[in-house]
Amino acid sequence: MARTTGSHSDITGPRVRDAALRLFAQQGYAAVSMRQIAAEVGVQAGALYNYTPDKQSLLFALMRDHMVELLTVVPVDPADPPLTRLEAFVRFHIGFHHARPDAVFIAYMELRNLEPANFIEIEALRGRYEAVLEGILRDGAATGAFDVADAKIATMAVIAMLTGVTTWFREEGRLSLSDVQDQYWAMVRKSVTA
Amino acid sequence: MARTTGSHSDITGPRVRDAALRLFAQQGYAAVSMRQIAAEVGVQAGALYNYTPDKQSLLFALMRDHMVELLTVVPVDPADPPLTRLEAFVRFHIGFHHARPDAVFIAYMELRNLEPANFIEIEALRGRYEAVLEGILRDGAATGAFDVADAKIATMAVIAMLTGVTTWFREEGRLSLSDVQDQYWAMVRKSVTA
DNA sequence: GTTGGTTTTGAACGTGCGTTCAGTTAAATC
DNA sequence: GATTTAACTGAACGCACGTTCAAAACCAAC
Repeated sequence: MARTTGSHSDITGPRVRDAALRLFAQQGYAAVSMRQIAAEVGVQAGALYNYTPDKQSLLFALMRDHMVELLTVVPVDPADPPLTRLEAFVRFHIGFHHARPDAVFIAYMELRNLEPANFIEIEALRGRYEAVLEGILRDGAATGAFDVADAKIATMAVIAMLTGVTTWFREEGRLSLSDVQDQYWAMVRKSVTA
Repeated sequence: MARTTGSHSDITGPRVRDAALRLFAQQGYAAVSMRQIAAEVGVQAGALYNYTPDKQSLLFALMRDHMVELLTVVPVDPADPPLTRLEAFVRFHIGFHHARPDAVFIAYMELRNLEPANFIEIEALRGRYEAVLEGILRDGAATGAFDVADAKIATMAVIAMLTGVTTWFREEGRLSLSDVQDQYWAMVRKSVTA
């Protein structure tokens, strides 16, 4: 027998996804052609179809994998007090998103390029992530640790604030990532306490 | 003599811009064709070129006009105390952006589709807007009204937080716009004071 | 070195793109 | 009603798109 039936190159596959991730983030899904992705990988456009059924599936897989990983590694420890959990969440969110700027960009910017069924699935994953923060805020409001008039609004406000870091933070800049984490944590903490 | 030389229809022109604004916001610049815009207006694609030299200029004009209007109407009253100015800024930002969801969406999402020279111009306008908030925060930090470790970071954090409202707020929802303004103002105020 | 399946090429398919422009229509002036 | 010119049509230009597929190249096992 030759190579295992159904197996594909374990080299080209990841390279296709990496190239697509980078190009989609830089230029946007609609502006990137399959031929561009192929050129980046060093193959002809036709070869890409060994690794994805079509362009849309490539985008969807990138977004889904990102969201699933996010949900897998987000710190959730119901035993800790709300303030501790909130600090962990804030530092985690900034750190995780900073390490994956392209995936973050795509996950927030390319939602409108998803076909309806795919959009629903990604939105559900996003909802689960937001629910983690909302749960922390609700628990803290219940115990009196936090002073939030509306947990849903506070959730959206905090996530937007934290995610914004990826749009301006640069490693070479004036501040280290942990400086930024410290200052965002200080702001978030004050904004949700009395 | 017939109609004034150089004049174009004052009806079709705005309709072209309105259609482009809506379509670019919904589907993204790269995904929208000139023929789609023309169909929305009710003309043939060729007619659009009476109103824009090309597709890129259409995008750029929309973004520039939005940013210029933003800068024109943002409340700036150096005589007021920083806390008053900050509250005015927060309420203004939420209200202004809520009234123009499509323009906001484009101004934040289509930057990468601008040609370099156009990008630089839009970024400069955005920088001027951010400088308004940064000035308020610096003044407040100087007088002791605020407690911000880094005015630049606080600026980015607050703007990201406020702009995020457009991604989830719906008129028909549970909360009125002024409820949202109140709660965001409460959070911002706490986050920048001691 | 032959075999057999995996992977890639390279050309082709139909379609739609941004843009141009000669020609037509329509409205304001006289 | 004739004239003038703005506004628009409709067809065309060359090009790039996503996707398909027969043929070729490649590689591990025998």
